[in-house]
Amino acid sequence: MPKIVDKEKMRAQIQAAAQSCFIQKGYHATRMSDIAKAAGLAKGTLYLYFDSKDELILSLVQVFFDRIRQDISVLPRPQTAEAFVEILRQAVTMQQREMTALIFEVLGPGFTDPRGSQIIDGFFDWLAGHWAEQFADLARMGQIRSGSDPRALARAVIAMLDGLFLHLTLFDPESDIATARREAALTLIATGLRGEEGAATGMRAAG
Amino acid sequence: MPKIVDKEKMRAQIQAAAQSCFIQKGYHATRMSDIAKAAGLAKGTLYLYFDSKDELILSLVQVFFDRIRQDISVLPRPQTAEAFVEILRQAVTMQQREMTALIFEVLGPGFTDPRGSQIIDGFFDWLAGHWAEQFADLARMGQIRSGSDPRALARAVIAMLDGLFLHLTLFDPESDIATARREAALTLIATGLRGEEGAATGMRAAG
DNA sequence: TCCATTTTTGACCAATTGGTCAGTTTCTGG
DNA sequence: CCAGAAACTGACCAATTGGTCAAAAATGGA
Repeated sequence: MPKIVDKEKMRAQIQAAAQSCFIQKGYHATRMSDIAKAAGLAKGTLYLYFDSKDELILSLVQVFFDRIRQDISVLPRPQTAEAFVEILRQAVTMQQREMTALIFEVLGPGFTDPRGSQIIDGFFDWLAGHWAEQFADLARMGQIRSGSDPRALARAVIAMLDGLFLHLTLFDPESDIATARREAALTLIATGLRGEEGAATGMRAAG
Repeated sequence: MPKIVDKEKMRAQIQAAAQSCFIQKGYHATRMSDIAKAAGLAKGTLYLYFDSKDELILSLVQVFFDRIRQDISVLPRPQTAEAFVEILRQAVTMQQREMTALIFEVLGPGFTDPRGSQIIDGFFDWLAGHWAEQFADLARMGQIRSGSDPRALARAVIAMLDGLFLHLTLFDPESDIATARREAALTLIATGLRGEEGAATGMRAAG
């Protein structure tokens, strides 16, 4: 007898509206009324689907990382160094760039809910493990040098890639400069992965 | 006859208090009254030295990047690839880590004052030029490969280093893991810089 | 000591906003 | 077509906060 709505669909609809607003104006500058208007709902309705503004952004962050994880995990296991670099290229070219800046805005020192950092930590932990395995495989196959601990190497590559992604996001996203930078970075990483061991750092002069 | 105060000194004092508050609680969560209390002043007094909260944070961002620029520009010109990597190590180990997250929080989509991005763009432009020169020199001296455009290479290294810095900042700042990651990344970069040309990307297989 | 001038103060204000809830609308099944 | 339950609404509220300004305090010189 009662009215029935698809709760999940409504949540998704609100999330879409919220994401659009947040990306456009930033988290703090976005008002719940903005989101309501964008979603074609009254403000009160939002609270039937999300307990608070924090819950809303948190759910967006979750969805964001879940999707990236999904995208990455379906890629085929690389059998060569080149194939892995191609994965890196895809990762850094991935869509949803606008979310990145937003996430930084939200999860700064002012955001006290620990679930925020949990999501991010969890994602990077997973990715480090995922790629560490692949590094180990590639090293075993002689595709890359095998000097470093795969996990440390994975974390290093992730961090650098994240920076690359960030800079591509924040500065001139689609320009030639961006492309040149991206390829220069990938070349650097690829060469570094393949290069002979112990080649770097002050160690070399010492040893 | 009148009372006289050292305006610059007061500004610096307020900036110090503000920075401490912002770092601790985040920009948005910090109240002007918090800053006043931390500085040992009344709220109204703050407005005698800074026009607004935005001006205050903006001045902090400016000081932050000015200082980094200063720190980097006084380093001696590297004559070897190893020396350059050592510079990178210093750059990424630099203090004031806490400011980084703050800057991301502040200069997100919600911050409309263009001076914010100007400061950052300006800094990275300067750094790219600075290092591009050094790359060109090192390439001329045969210390690093000379295939890439020095400026693109510089921007790539900067982006990757920024990511590294960021990850070191946000996750386990002082742990062994962080050290391992940092050294893995530096080794990778060093090897990549020195490595033979055209070694990477799908090109290799094709060429 | 006293004045002129600068500096400081903090109560106050206007504007804002996340969140609530009593009342209204919409839908379903009979 | 109706009743009842679910869903929706938006005026309202309590709390907050950046910023102001008239009054008070502090200072240095005469």
